Amino acid sequence: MPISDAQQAIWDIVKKIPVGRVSSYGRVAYFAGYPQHARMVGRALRIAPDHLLLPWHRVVNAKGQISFPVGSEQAELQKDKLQTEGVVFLSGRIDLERYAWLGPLDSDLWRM
DNA sequence: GCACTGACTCCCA
DNA sequence: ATGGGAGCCAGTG
Repeated sequence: MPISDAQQAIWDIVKKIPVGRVSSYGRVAYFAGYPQHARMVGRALRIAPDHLLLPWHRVVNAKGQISFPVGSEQAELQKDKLQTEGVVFLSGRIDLERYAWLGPLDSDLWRM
């Protein structure tokens, strides 16, 4: 399996994350068919061409935190985008119990 | 080819 | 809650 296929698979999964929901690098890797390859997701997103219009901001780490240095321009941008979609941050973290996307088969129902 | 670096995770002290 | 260390592997120099 060429690496380009893995990147494509990852991008496809990310595109499926619904507005207002989030997923983690590890979960995206898992759904894309590459379990144990969270770092690969980070790389794939970093090199993703802009024209794909990926909702990259909906991917956070397993702790529900943004993986950019706090205060960095990128971290602020991601946080803004998420808050605009209604995602709430509590002391720098997202409540994954409430906002985590459960995968391609998730019914997209809002849990509360 | 070797060493180092991450948009990571898990596990354990 | 928090920090350190190991496993991970494609890029980069």
